[in-house]
Parts: sequence; structure tokens; C-alpha cells
Amino acid sequence: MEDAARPTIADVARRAGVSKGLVSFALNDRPGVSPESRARILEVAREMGWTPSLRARALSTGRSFACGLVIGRSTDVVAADPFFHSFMAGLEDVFSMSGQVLVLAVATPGRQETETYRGLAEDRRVDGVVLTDLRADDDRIALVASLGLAAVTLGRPDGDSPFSSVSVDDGAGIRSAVAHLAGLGHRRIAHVAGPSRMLHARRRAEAFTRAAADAGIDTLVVETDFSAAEGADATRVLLARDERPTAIVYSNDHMAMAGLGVAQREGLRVPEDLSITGFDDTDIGRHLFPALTSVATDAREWGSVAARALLDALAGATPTHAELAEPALIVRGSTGPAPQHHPRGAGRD
Amino acid sequence: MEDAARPTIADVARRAGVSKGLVSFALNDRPGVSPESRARILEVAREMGWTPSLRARALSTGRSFACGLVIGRSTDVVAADPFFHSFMAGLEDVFSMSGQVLVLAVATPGRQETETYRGLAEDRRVDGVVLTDLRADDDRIALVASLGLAAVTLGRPDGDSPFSSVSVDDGAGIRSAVAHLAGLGHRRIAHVAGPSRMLHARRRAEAFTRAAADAGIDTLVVETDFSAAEGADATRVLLARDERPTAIVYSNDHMAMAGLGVAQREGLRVPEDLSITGFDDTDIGRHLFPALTSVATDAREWGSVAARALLDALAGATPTHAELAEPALIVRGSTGPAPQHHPRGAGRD
DNA sequence: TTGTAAGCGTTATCAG
DNA sequence: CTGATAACGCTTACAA
Repeated sequence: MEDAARPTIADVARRAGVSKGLVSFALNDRPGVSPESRARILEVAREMGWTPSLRARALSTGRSFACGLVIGRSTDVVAADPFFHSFMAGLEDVFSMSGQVLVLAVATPGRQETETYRGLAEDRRVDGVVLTDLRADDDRIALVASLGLAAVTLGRPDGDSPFSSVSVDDGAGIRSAVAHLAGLGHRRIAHVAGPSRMLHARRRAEAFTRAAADAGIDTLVVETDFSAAEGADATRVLLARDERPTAIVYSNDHMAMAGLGVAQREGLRVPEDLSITGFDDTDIGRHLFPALTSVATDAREWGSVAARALLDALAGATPTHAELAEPALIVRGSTGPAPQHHPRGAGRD
Repeated sequence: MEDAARPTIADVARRAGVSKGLVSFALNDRPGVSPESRARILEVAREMGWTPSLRARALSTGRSFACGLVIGRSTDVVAADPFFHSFMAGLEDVFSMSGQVLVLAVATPGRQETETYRGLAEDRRVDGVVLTDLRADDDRIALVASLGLAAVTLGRPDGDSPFSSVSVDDGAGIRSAVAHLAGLGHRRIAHVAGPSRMLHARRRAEAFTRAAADAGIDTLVVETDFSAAEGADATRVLLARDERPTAIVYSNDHMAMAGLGVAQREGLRVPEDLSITGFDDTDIGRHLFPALTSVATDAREWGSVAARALLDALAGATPTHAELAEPALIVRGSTGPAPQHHPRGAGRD
């Protein structure tokens, strides 16, 4: 019913007494249409309630007016991160303003990541994609480029890339965490890192190592897959060491929260016996006890900047690199002065 | 370059020595094509690497081959819930198998929920939508119907609806939580509910009240917006009462975690002084200390069942209602025997 | 400045 | 079972 009533460009043209072509020109405000014609056409279109058919437009222009975000099979690990939600909201903030739409694809065991990108490109479902969680030597870059898609990467790739990138200085966040802890007197700080094949995880780990070394601090890094489970495991390993760290810097909030649970379960007081910092400043973190000290990144802003970069790329702009504001350390209850002596055996009772 | 090389149905027809029409028939395996023709056509198509153009198909059939999910402005509250991720993954499990794609739209202050649905329908970006977090007298149902979109609702609507629905028995989950607590000797149990205008929040609250009444238990319900912040506030209110509850049943994990933080902050031991249960069995919950007892719903399954229902609706099936398996209570450390006497003043020291 | 007509790549119709 | 031919609704040379 609503379909039957839908006017086409031809209806508008007829009613306005002009040709279809002219209506098209007027709509896409292109030069070569007299002001009066344009006004009349737009007026007629408005009163007829005409909206150009996106499908017809897609067919004739070869564009989809949609961008994609592929979530790897690590759904439960990385995508469960609240970061993602804010990030997507940021993308949408911009996409929705430009008539684009966000297509979300989740890679499954039955359809791997690569296949997912291929499918999206094959069907021309999207004009471009957002590449998150960049990996070392990320093959998605070449893949996506070869598929003829535009793209923007989150974080600067380690290799060549024809795409724009938007990044935030993870290192600065980690450095401020280390500085904060060092200032509190900590001398044995550990880092629970994400997978080293992920560039941002790696950068955080490197920043940690360097910052700690600069401060003359004993350091220890354990690598995980970013999941709460592995964050908990890593914490157990660290706390079981002879020279137990007095503080742990986690590469994300999920792991930090899990680590907090482990420490408390083992009878350690946080922050008296162990200080903990997270990364991303997840909402829930501030409500735990103690509230989580964390590095706050602006995921939503990141999303909108990335979306803008992608749209620019689609418009033919040359690749650029944007750097977001430095993340800030939000100090809360989970960090405190280093224990005076060896904390071993300093459990609650 | 990859566009230029792309063969069309005409190329395939020519090469196979048949008409375009026949290729189309063969592709959509429709009756009226001899087995030999079909085989040859498909073979030629394969060797030419031909894939039908989704855009052309969309234009001529009037379908989009996409379904939408609109996330309300309550992004930070409801969508930050890990439930959503698993749910979307479940949708994708099915969509990806049927050549559909998931379009995610986030309502913003500048573009309200209603406008978002309108936009999606106006541009015919999607063939159908998934309606989550059903509300009382939900106006989205009439809206979406009037927009000519197919839909599936999560949970059974309270009014008339032309759409299929998929729901899980929230009540059963809450009842098992109450039964569990009652069995542990709790006689004053509170419920921190979600917004009563949301049907599932309301149903949980009702189930709570009834189950508690049946068990002859003192009950108290505080309504929130589902956010961790309000969950924390509600907890503070409850704990400040003269007759403090010995257990709190939260309507989601986020609030339960925040509540746990509040209790601990006030010096209460969980579960010795206060038992806590969550809802949804979020991954992080099991890693806290104490680990969260929670009602486990299968969000991913929910997503795939909903997706299937939506595809059926698009295929012209009559509306149905599907009920998922009853959620199970996962008992962990956050619940324990009720304190012997009035717990007031039973803080850690 | 405006009109005309040829695509874009399918699906659908309808005589052969 | 085939094979033209006409939609589908827009964009875009090319003419006028």
C-alpha cells in the first residue's frame, strides 16, 4: 500500500513540467539548473512526498551508501568489550547524518573473517569498511584493498597501507598509569597484556616496558587474549610468584576486573596489598569496590572520527592519519601507595 | 578494475547459449528449466565467476536483503549490556547463512528512535526489523507495521501485534532465584527492577513479587533504568532501610555488579551479610569476588531464533510465537545462607 | 538551461 | 522450455 503510492522521479518531473534529468540535477544540487526550476522542482518533490529510491540510485551509481564493520570470531572476547558499543555509536553519529548505514557482520566458525569481507565486497553490500583491532602485518589491509573497498584503520598499521587511519596514543595512557603507580612508590609492577599480534595490545605492552624501565622499575609482562578468563589466569600466575608485584597494569578493563576478583579471592586487599589499573574506563568499573583506576579513551569520538575519515576516503580524499586526544588516567580506589614491605603473606587474615 | 571485469547475467547467457531469462530461472532454481540446461548454466556461471548483482536484484524485486536493529538512545544503558553482543551474534549466525545482512542503527539525540525507523523504511534499507526491549503499549509495533516493514519482537507484546515474537520465560528465572534464596533461609528479599515500562523488566518484577508472596517473604521493589549507576543507587537506598533485606535480586548483571560494589563499600560481606543475584549471566560476573549468582539466558540462541522468525515472516509465514528454553540459575559465591539475626551493623569490623 | 535517451543488471511477462 | 521485451527508478552523457 505504501509502496503503491510511492511517487517516482518521473511523477515529480511530470508534475513539475520538466524532465527526469532535471529533477535529478536539482536533487543532487548540481550546477546547470536555474534557481527557479530548482525551487519549483524541490517544492513539487516535497509536496508529493518524493524521496529518491536508494536502490535505483545504488544500481545506477554503483555505490551502496553503506559501510561495514566486521567483528572477528573473537566475539566473546573483544566485541564483548563495552568499548565496541560506544565506538559503533560514534560511527553511527556520523553515518546517520550522511545517509549512510552501518552494516554489522559477525564472522562465525562457518564463515571466517576473510570470507566475511569477501562476501560483503562480492555483493557490494558496502562501500567501505572499518578495520578495528589492527594486527601485525594485517592481511586484511591487502585483502580489503584488493576487493576494491575503501577503508579506515583504527590505529596506524605497521606496514604499508592505502587507507586513512585514526589512532589514539595508547602509550600515553599506559605511561600515565605507570607514572601514577611509580609515584605511589611501587617498584614491582606487572603488565597483563593483550595478544601481541594485535598492534594496540603490543603498543601498550611496549609502552609499559619502556616506561617501567625508565623509572627503574622491575617489570613483568604476561600475555593474554584480552578475555576476562585469561586476565584472571594471568593474575593468578603473577600473584603466585616469589617476588609478587605490588601493582598490575591491565591492558583492558575486563581483565582488570577479573584480576581484582582473583586478588580479592586470594585474600589480598586492593589497593593496600595490590594496586590495579584498567584500560578503557568501562562504565561498570567505577561501580566495583574498589572502583577501578583506568585509562579513559573516548570510544565514541574515535568512532565518529573514523567514520568521517571513511566518508572522506569514499569522496576521494587522499589518505590521512588522525591522532585523537591523549587518553587520561582516571584515578580511583583501586590504586594506592605501595605496601611498605614484601607483601607476600599479607593476606587479609 | 574489479568492477570492470565483473560479468553480468547477459554474459553468462551468451556464453551458455541461452537467454537471460533462463539463467535467472536456473539461478533461483525454479521449475521449467531442463536439468541439462541448469547444469550447464550453473557451470558457465561458476567458471566465469558470475554472481548476480544484489543491487539489480534489489531494484527489480523490491527487497533489500537486509534486516535492521535499532538501538535506542539508551545506548549507554541497555546496549552496553553484553547481552546485546551475543544477541547480535545470534542474529548474524542466521542472517549470514541466508544472504541477509544486519544493519545497525543507533538513535541519537538528533535522530530519535521513531525517525530512525522511518529513515530505514523510507530508504527501504531493510526488509524487516528486530524489536528489542519491548515496552508497554509499544508504539513501535504500529509504527513499523505502518511503514510496511516486517518485524519480530523480543518478548510477547502486551497489545495486538501482527508480528511473530520470541521470548524467554523471565519469570522462571526470577522464580528460581527467589526459590534459591528462600531455601537459604532468606525472609527479606528486595528486587532492583528495570524500568516498568519495559515489558521484560516488568515481568521480572511481577514474577518476583508473586514468588516472594507465595513463599511468604517480605518484599521490596525499587525501580531503575537498568544502568549500573541506578543499580548502585537503589542498593544504597535498600541498605539504608531499618529492616535491611538480606538478599537482593537484580534485574540484570550490570546492576548486580554495581550493587555488589556498594555493599562491599559499606562494609558488608557478600554473601555472609547480603546475598546477591544477577540476570543474564554476563561473562565478567563470574570473575568478580564473590562470583555472581545469575540467571543465564541464551542470548545467542535468542538471536538466531528471532532471525529465523523474521526470515520466515519475510517469506510470508503467518506470525507465530516461540518460547525459548527456561533460563537456569547459575549458583555461585554471591549467594549464601541468610544471616542468623538482624544483619544491621554486621559490617566487616 | 533543459530535454532525450541510453544505460545499470536483474526479474517478470508472454508469445513462440 | 526459449527468447524478446518491458519494467524497476535513477544517473548521466549528449543534444538542443
